[in-house]
Amino acid sequence: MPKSIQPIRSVKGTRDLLPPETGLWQRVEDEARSVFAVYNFREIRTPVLEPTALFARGVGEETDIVTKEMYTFADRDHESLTLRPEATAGVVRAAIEHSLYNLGGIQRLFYIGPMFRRDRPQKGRYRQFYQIGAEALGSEHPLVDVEVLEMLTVFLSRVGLENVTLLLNSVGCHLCRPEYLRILRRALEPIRFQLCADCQRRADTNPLRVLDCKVPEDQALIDQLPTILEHLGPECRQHFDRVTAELTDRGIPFTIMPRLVRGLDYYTRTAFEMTSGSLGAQNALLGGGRYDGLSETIGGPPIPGFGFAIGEDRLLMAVEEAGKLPNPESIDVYVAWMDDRAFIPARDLARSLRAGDLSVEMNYEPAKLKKMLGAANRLRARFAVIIGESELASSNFQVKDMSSGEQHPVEPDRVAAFVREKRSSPVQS
RNA sequence: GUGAGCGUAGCUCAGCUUGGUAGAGCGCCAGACUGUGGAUCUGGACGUCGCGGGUUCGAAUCCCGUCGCUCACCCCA
Repeated sequence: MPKSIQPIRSVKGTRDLLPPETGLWQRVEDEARSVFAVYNFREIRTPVLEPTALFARGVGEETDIVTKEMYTFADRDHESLTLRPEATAGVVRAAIEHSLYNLGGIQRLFYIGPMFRRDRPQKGRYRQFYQIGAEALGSEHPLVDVEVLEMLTVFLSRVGLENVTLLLNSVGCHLCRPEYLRILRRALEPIRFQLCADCQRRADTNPLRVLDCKVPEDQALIDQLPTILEHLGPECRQHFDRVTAELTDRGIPFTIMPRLVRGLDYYTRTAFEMTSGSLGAQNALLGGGRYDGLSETIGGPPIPGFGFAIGEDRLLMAVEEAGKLPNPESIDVYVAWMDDRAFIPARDLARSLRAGDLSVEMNYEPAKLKKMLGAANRLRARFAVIIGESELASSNFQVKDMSSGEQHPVEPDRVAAFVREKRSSPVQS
């Protein structure tokens, strides 16, 4: 390779996911699909590219996501387009566009895919990152919230994560939140200059975020501030109480965090987050909540909704650390043939094993048995089929179990059945 | 957008303070073992020391610049 040309590299904040890691990603996604299916969530695939206005209006003009993190550009016809920074707005847009609200009942949708935000990359944060999310549209019933939270806990335990904390809050609705914001602003006025520089700024720009401050010196003062939970309207209060009561009944542990706020404007009532250690500073594994007014803000009819997004990149970090989910990187059979006369029987065997849904690799050139068994070992093949002179003479291939070392002569037509039978019996590793 | 740390073999890293022939472990290839892998031993391949400039007889090492990566702030998944 000529050194004078510098190799092209992946864009900052994006990365290649390679095997064997992709095997683990597939396992996690398979679990998500199977758990979501049981709760009758079906897949939706929306475009990565959306009109910029969708996010400006849906997510909120003043949010950090919209003001400084979006990949926005003018299309050739000058229409402003944006790479989606999150998927909920797009899902709701699609629900409106296809009149899903006319189908009746609750529309339960899930998605898996890449999102884009132009942050400075760091641990657990990338400019192209992946989210697994779900949205339940068409009901404001608190049991919807609980059912989705239950589904999340089932999913997380399926991928081997046990110690995840559910942090819960209610952020009120369009009726009670403005009133609370006035109260909060009034409470901040006398103490703001005793707070950290960031909080002084937040007091103006986004007072709710002051509640989220992590500076130790500020905590005592912040603890004195009124919480939104104390100022919920009667309907929001009732909704929240039903959610917490039902979670308790179902044995789903949670911690009420009166100071938990979300960064997207569309959230109403239930807001939640699940955090996990081992993720560094970005410890939010997933987040979500209710967004009963979102549809209207993007021009649709009232469609109440509840949903979440899991940071798949972060989820995988946690799953790898927990080490409970086996990574399935292995093949069933390595076909090892030794001289040219063995090639055709070997090739035919590989074809028929593959037709029978077994994963097979073979050598393309005659090679020493030792070398091929070494290859089989490296590929973590469960069996090696040896085809050499004596096997051709006896019309029986040697099938070697790579974990035990045992070896049996097997007729060519019976190899698949032999492998399948021994594979399904419990193996010691 | 701000700050700090780090760029040496495919991977993990030592060497840099005090300038003098580029190293280790793992992995890879081959052999010991001509049809039996994982262990052991022996040998081998692989580097413009991120890039550019400066100082110097001489730079991986010192200086300047630049690019990249990482972590943190901010924000969020």
